[in-house]
Amino acid sequence: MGIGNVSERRLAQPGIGVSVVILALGPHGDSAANGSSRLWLPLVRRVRQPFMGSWALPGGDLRVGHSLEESAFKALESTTELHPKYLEQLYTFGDPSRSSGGLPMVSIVYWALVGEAETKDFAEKDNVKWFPVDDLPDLAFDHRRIIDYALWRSRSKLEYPDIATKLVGEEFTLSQLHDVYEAVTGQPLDLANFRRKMLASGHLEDTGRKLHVGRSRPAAIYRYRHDGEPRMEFTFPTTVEHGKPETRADDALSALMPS
Amino acid sequence: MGIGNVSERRLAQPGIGVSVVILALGPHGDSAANGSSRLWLPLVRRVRQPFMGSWALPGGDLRVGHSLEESAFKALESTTELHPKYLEQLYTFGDPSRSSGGLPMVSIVYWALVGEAETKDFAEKDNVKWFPVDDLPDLAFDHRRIIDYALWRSRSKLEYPDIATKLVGEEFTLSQLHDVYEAVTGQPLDLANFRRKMLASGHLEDTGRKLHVGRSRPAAIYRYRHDGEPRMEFTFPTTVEHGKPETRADDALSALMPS
DNA sequence: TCAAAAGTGTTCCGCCTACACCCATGC
DNA sequence: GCATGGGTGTAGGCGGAACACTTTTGA
Repeated sequence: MGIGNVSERRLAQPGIGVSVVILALGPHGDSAANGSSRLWLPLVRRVRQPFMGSWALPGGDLRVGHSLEESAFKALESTTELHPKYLEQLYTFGDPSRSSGGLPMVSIVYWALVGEAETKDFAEKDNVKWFPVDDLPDLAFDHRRIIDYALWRSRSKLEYPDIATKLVGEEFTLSQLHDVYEAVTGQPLDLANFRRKMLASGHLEDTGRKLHVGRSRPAAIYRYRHDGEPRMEFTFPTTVEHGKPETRADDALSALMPS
Repeated sequence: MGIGNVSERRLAQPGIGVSVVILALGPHGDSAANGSSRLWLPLVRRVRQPFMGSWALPGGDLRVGHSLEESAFKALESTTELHPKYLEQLYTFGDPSRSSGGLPMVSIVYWALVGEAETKDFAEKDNVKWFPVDDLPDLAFDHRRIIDYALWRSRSKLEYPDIATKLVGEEFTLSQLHDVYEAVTGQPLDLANFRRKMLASGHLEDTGRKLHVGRSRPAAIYRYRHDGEPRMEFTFPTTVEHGKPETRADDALSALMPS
């Protein structure tokens, strides 16, 4: 009662790990068939069975004494050397069929965003390689399905403009921000209306500086306003401070809790 | 590489369990201060340390060879004898501070809905008791926070009308459905506009029968249309068939995947 | 015939969409 | 000047919010 029927219980302690789907805007010049930018993500090559040699999501073990989020952050760091600007829990997978005959495995999956600055080169390096999301290789385990889910989730999250700024960088023109939206949704988006909507949100701040590109009119450079109340969203996201992965999930939680 | 730095890794295998926040419409006659219906949820009294004697969410261990969802379903069944009509993963909690000095614990939390038929009596029975969500007792661990998150999530999920029908039953009048919406959101909602919106959605089907209550005009009885494509939502929900908890999470997944 | 709840009509307003149109700049 | 992207104006439409109104029933 209250603890369950003892005779039915078994000591079921499958392995637990964290994995991360991490997204970035593609390199300069990259574009999808329709001309808009694309999202890319890094994968790591497996060096042991099962699926040795296949590409897989970066991941690792839980760290003792650390939050799940910290474990995800460190797993990402140790496999890809990336430091995400945004990190949020996605879903926990634990279906017995997913390990394809191996040991039962529970994976707590996070999704993350990095800015362009982190993606110095998209070339293969050791066992890490970036791929455009619409042209992925065969993946180990059920990682393809996990990525599809993460992409869907990122589209529905994009309505919060600060998420988009995580991909584009601290300062940006409205055209650049517009590119991010098109890259994530895959849909063309009227630039004129996009401008108005963004400016009307009150979250953008004009830096006063201009970006000159080619022979056309220079564009105003904006910055995301981080002032005001924290996002009252109940989704446990965290903006990870570069070099400060000590951010406790607990802190993120309490800052986001209502009342 | 790809697996992490071996010297940094430790065998970190904290306990894993599932917990369930399960919601139902309050008993007849129950209403909040503003007169609309309220949501209630069942809690179980802990019979061991820590927090012995405190109220806590129903939960249990993972079952070997079963999906996470099945484990949640069975944990709920064995502790409360309830069979939810809707079950969806909520969040995974694993912060080291949450066990208050006990062993590290990862909890995969589900949220669920039951219809009124299951809530035969809201009275205390053994170590299970129902509480209105706006008047909860002190809870064990971080369960209060988990419940707050589940309530927030249920509000944002309510826009899918089939979720609401899980609370009200197979057949219902528009007034009853309206009550559910008010109970979940806690906000008054214009009944006239609500009617139109629901009917315009095309998801409701008139059974042709009427419900006579008191001396007023009888109300048309509707049913939710389950025909057409499955919800193309990427949220891994499952409608659990009563007596058929064998529904594989995998099935739910593939049915909901696009393309 | 009256109270109570079901159900309908109508107006107003804000937001989104589409698309036409000016503006600033480098070549 | 003129091509190129930056930036603004504006008309139409859809949908939600508010609320007055009619209908059907039992007492």
